Amino acid sequence: MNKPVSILEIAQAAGVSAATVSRVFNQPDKVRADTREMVIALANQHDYQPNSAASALRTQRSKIIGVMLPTFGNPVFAECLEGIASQAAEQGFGVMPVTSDYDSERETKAINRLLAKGVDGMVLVLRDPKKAPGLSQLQKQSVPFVLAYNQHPKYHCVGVDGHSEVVSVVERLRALGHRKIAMVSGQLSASDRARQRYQGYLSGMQSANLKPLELIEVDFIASDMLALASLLKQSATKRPTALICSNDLLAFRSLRTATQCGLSIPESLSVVGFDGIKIGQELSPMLTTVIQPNHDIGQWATTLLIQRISGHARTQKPATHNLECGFRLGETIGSPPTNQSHLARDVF
Amino acid sequence: MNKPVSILEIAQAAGVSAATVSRVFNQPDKVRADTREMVIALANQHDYQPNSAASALRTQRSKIIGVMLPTFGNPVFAECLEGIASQAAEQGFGVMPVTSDYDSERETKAINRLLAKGVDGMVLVLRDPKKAPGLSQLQKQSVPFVLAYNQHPKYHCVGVDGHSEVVSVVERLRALGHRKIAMVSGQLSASDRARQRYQGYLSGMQSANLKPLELIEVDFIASDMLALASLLKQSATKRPTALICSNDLLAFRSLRTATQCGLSIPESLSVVGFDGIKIGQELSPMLTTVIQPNHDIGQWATTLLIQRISGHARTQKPATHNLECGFRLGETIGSPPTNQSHLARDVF
DNA sequence: GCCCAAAATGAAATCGTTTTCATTGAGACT
DNA sequence: AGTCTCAATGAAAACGATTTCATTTTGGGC
Repeated sequence: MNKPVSILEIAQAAGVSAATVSRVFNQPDKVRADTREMVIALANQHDYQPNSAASALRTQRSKIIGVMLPTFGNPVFAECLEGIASQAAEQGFGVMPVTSDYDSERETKAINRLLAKGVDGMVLVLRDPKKAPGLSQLQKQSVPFVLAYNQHPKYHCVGVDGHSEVVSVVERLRALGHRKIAMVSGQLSASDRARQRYQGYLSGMQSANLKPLELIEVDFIASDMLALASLLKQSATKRPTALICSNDLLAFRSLRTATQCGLSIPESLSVVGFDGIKIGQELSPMLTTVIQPNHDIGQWATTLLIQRISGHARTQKPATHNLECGFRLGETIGSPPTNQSHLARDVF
Repeated sequence: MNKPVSILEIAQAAGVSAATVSRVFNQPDKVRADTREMVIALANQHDYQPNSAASALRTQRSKIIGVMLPTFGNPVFAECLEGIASQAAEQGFGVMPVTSDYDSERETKAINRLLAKGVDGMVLVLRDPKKAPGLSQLQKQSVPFVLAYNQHPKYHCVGVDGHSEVVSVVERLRALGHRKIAMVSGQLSASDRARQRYQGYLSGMQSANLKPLELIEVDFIASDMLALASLLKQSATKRPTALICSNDLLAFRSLRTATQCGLSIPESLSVVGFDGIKIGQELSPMLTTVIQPNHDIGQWATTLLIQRISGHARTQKPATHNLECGFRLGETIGSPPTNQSHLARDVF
């Protein structure tokens, strides 16, 4: 109904040219103070909003950044998106998120959708940066991007050092007396993060002079925790006394599985997560976990990306920024059962 | 570096005019089959992507829909966003989400940000549609919008009938023998949904011939569950035997509070949530809750919105679409403690 | 009061599509 | 064969901002 007012009408109302009005908004110091104020007043009065499409067309900048995440359903990424969106808004950018559902093919499609929308750059959480066909497209079109949570020497990355975090989790558990520590993970092939954490488990166990147990790998989508259940149903002598879960969602499932197997937490089994999603601290028992700075990761990635978009750092070399993690000492870990601890020592 | 190819280059390569190339993509039946295929082949070969800004400028359609949610952190909205985004993508739209953090002022700002980006329409989750100053702006500019989760006779809404859902929760609890059923809610003033659910509680109690207990209203942001804690610490005779929580997050907190007060779930206290967020079924005890079709709400709202944007239903009268809820019979409800149930009956 | 550099402003081209309107061409009908 | 209609195409005008380049104004120094 109501047509939005254009820069021309403001210009006419103010008795200046469109160029001047444009400058008022884009290079305010290039216009005399009094005219500037007049124009601004008029613009407000008429609710003038520069037409974003026109501006994007002329400047070749949409002021939109694309975001690709595995899913919004995992609070880790939701928190990260929050960080991205707030930082972007801060700098006048909008955000356009898409999800890939941990699927390689959909990743490529999603990236192309973003490209088609003309985003100025992207923050990406990839399944695996080593085999992401979509990236070549980005490089060809020289669209800047920053990876979040992923690690790759050739790209700009923001994340955490999952390896060393898991190492210290192992240390903590060791200090409590645990020796039979197992790791529960989603499919290693599905994520470089999972692999990094698993590597951390392995080195951690080695440094602690403990024998790593076989990885308990569960299909992340289906909720078959059968492997874990059968393991936990073994005699107290044989089953692990602590589980390190590759992420918090998995930790919740593991807790439930353990409870269903009749184990009490943390008396019979200690469980540690990884991610630090907020809901974990609202539960009983409160989940013990490594806290990733999800919000900050998003924020940093965005800041970096916008720098690159703005050309401030066009020549900047790829670098990996690992942010500090926290640790939430919840209620899901404790000393291992004493009898078992004895036996375990003998066995080892 | 690499400049993207324009429609003109494709036109030249194909030996046709730009108009024809444009038609190939927008009105394919208006161009002869053989030329169409040639153009398509050439376009693919050159990775041609129509410039979205130019297209938006000319057509006055960005093919972007704005979304405003209270937060991404609550899985309810994350799931909803997933529904919105997938449906939008399906129809060639992108999605631009912003968060308001349950704050009225930020709602207005967020809406204006979306407006400035030139979205074609919006899906909004408002604090309270009755006092949302941002809406007038939308109407003035005749930007179509659809409300999700909110209820308002003058606008297009997609949500659930929270009132009747809570009524049936009360019925269920009553059937189990509960008589002292209390409701836990966030600030009523902060959301029309909370009010609707509370009204449902009141009517449900009335129909069940029970005396409603005083509402336990907790500040949603701060985690002070003190009021609830002191209530639950009362003698078994006085405290409620069941809690209906206005949302799942609150239910988790309530469960934790109850546990900390030494109550066992569900033997000493039954707890029901509202939302049906997925994580609730991964926990022990599994949360009993009303399942909202969050994904579908987003999807429907988007479908409706796009219809309106496309003008198919420009004249359509505002209508409220309430989708069906499910119910998850988890492990957090049971019969009330028998002694208490006796006493309660006497008291009443 | 005059000159000159610097600052402020304007005219017009441009970004890449879409769409209107005109034109061409091909087939149908008499 | 001569029209007439309709389908297919092209030329050119938008869409609304930004930006280059030219022009005018300003103000400072003498």
